[in-house]
Amino acid sequence: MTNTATAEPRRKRMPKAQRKAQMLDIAEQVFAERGYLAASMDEIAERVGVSKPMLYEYFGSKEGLLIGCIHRARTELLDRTQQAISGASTPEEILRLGLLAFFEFIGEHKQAWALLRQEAAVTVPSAVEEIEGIRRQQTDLIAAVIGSFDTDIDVIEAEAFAEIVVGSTERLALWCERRPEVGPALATTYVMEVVWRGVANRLTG
Amino acid sequence: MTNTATAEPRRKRMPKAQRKAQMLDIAEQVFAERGYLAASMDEIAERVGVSKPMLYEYFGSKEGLLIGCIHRARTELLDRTQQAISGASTPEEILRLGLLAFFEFIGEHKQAWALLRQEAAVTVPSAVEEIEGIRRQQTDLIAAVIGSFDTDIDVIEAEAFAEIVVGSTERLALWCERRPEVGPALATTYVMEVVWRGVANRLTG
DNA sequence: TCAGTAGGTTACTCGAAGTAAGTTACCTCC
DNA sequence: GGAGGTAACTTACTTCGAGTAACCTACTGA
Repeated sequence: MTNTATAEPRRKRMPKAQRKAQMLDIAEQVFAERGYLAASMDEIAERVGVSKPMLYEYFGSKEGLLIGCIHRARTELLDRTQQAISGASTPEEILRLGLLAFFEFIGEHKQAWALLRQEAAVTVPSAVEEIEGIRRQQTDLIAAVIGSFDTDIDVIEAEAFAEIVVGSTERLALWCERRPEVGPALATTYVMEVVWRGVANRLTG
Repeated sequence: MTNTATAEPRRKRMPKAQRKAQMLDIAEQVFAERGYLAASMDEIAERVGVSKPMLYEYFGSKEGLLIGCIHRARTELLDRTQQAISGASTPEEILRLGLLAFFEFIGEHKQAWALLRQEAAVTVPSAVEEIEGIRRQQTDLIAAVIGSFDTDIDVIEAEAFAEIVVGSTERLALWCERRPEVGPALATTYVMEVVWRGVANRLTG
């Protein structure tokens, strides 16, 4: 009954990188399920099939584990976005494709997204920095797009516009969760309709 | 040395309402200073000059105390906004005055704003509801404004626009903290320039 | 002046983050 | 094919803070 015959690896040893990735997967899941506060390191460890000190070995602290999750998501998002806009030619197209990539990304990573946007933001100071890093990625990109559209625009104003785009997008992404009928394409359209028209209007008018 | 002569009230008794308000003041401060997680009930109690069980007597839990803070800020913000827009006549004016009131409020209540915006996203589920309540106040108002502007617009689209306005505003408010030269008036202008133009354009064009 | 109660305290439990010190599977080089 | 080095892992704690039970005290009015 309790035999472990014929290779039934209840807890197998793993190389570092693989274990680390697995930990991030599980942690992302548990954080999203329970929220950062309610999630316990013991539960995460148990689900991974490993003891708690291993988590500390790899990530240093609960906070560190959270940062790890966020950082991975950030990297992936950036990759996706850059790939998405690589085929674009006009500023409008860059913005549209970037937005679409973003909405698609969060559609696939609902849990991670809820974590990033709702919970992590507050609970852990260093998580805020990491999240701000994500936004910085986006605002820099957008400010550059706006700048390339019309080099006469005030730097501060371009920054403000970029912030507006990012804020709109984030907020709309959250709203989309309650509105399943609004997919990435429609969400992109909404943002473009309001914001791009507004920006273009400002620049040319 | 250690005497308490001539009415030196190290810890005075207080009527409930006054004590409660004092607790909220201190809690708001400590939450803002340390963040929700790092803030301890013991510290809050000590700063109030009262023992921990009193906090639990009045607010039930740490979460309850946070909700109390958020709720108070929410009420105040709503009052301010409603008063501000009471003199407006056109939808555009309503939006502009509402935005201005918002930016002014958060300029004056940085701590409360940090609570709303940062701590609010805290893992605490009911805090999230409170915060969502605030946004709902705003989005409902804005959706109504947009609806009154042109009743032909799709309900979903009006909602999306409202989310965009709120998202832009929130994000820009955060950005303003790093840009002291951008005051409430200029921030309002930025949002109106981009968003209102975008919305109006969509409605009429 | 003393009973009733609003306002307050001491001293605990319990659960989860974080850690010190020891253990086992796996590889490698003879 | 077994010694031995080390990467991967565990057990068994400490510590700290949220939450609570049970008790105390200053003020009120009849």
